Amino acid sequence: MPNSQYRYLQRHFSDLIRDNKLKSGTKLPSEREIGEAFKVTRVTVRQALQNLEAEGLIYRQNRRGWFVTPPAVVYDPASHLSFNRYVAEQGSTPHTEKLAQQVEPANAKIAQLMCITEGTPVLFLHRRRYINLRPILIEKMYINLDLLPGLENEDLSQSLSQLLQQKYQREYRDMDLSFKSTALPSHAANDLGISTGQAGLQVERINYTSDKKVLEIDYEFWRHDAVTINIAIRD
Amino acid sequence: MPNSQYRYLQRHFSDLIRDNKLKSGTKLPSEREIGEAFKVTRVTVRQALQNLEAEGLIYRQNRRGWFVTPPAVVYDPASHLSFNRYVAEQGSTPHTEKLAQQVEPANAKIAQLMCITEGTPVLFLHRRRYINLRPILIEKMYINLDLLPGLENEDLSQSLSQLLQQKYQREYRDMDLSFKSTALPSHAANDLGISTGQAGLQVERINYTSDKKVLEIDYEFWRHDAVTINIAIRD
DNA sequence: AATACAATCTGGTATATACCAGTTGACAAC
DNA sequence: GTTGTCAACTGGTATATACCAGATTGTATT
Repeated sequence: MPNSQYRYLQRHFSDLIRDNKLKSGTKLPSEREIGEAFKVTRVTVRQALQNLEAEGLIYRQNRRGWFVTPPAVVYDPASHLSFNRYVAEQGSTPHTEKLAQQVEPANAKIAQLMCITEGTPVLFLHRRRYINLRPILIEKMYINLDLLPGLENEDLSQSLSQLLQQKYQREYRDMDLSFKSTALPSHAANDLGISTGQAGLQVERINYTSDKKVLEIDYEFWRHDAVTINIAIRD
Repeated sequence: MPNSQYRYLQRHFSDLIRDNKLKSGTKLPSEREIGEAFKVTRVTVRQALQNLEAEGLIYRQNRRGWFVTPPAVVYDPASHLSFNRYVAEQGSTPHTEKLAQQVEPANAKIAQLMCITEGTPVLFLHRRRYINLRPILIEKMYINLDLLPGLENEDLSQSLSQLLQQKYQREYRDMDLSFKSTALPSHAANDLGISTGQAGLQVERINYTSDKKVLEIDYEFWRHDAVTINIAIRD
């Protein structure tokens, strides 16, 4: 039933990519060139490309072009491995960039979740994480300084889990996770260099210590095409 | 920085919906009417509507119009509650429709996962699930008949978990979960009555019995705007 | 060799228009 | 009343065109 020119184009590139004739990271021809080659207008080309983007096969860089998406990383929040570790184990190169850091009074929501009084200083940390130089994840974290005094003076572009283990003898254990597949909010889209309205995966995570205190609250914004989440539930 | 007519439109409807001036389920004016009212072309209107769709605020029904999205259901795969139970507990009405059912020989992949020999009969079950009469989830399940003999003769549009418990004294316990945020494959999009290329959430689930045998393998395809997933990880 | 700048290439946004294909509702025929 | 038909309306697909703004590149200048 669904026969149209943009679907033909979509199928064409989809096949090329799946057969590995267009390799990971390759730049596609420009929208105008594709249109000329297939004798369709740019509007039609863009519809095909946007669908391929939704499928996660290609992605765009603003006014630079369209590129073939590299394989997604598999992320197991329960594995207690750091981002750096699991990315490296899958044969890619992780990189973390600190965008902002600030000790600030806890707002009502954070205070309630952390069971502390509103206004208590917490550490806000804003980071961008890369795989093979491609930005794929924005983190905004609120960290309980009562449990981790002096953390604000450490190098916070390093692995946090490693830092917690070595300096504080703390580790991530229990956590509450929430996932939502939706367009990224504009602040996250901007930080990732993608246009507002693009699909993404939002994760909220509350990390607990072994004695059930809230260590940290994370808001994560992932490119939808960059991650698959695996979790084992064991009673 | 991002100032354009379609963003203005997007913001306009986004505000109306968030302020509850356009209520859940309401039909928007037609694309042509919106275009006339705001003095923009239909192409621009559609760009705004498509972004609102990506944000999960509105959804479309083919050639019927655009509607305001109802609230998402919260799904906790580890809660051991059935779909019917958790939907009902959140004040909505669940409904299940069996689309297909068939005893078939296990293919290589299913056989390997179930630790059975290829060709052993398994029960394939294909269902569509609704919330308040809106189709939001397609399930394709492969069920281990060695562990559940005769299941194919039961009414399979009912709650499976209830059936397993009552007739077989079995229940869902351990499971492996995999989530991926991506455009739904065309078969799932068709079953949900949405156009190919729309965003969705794909879930793969392997259910184990208490003695570590594979009871069932599920492939779930959710509307992205219909669900939020919550999981508690406890060591 | 390093720098500055302009031409060119890219995707981003927008107009105007046309025809197609399901859905709906009104009305006529039974 | 029920059924059938048809016109009007909806979103779906597509053409042709235009201009904007950021990114890239080649060239002239220093």
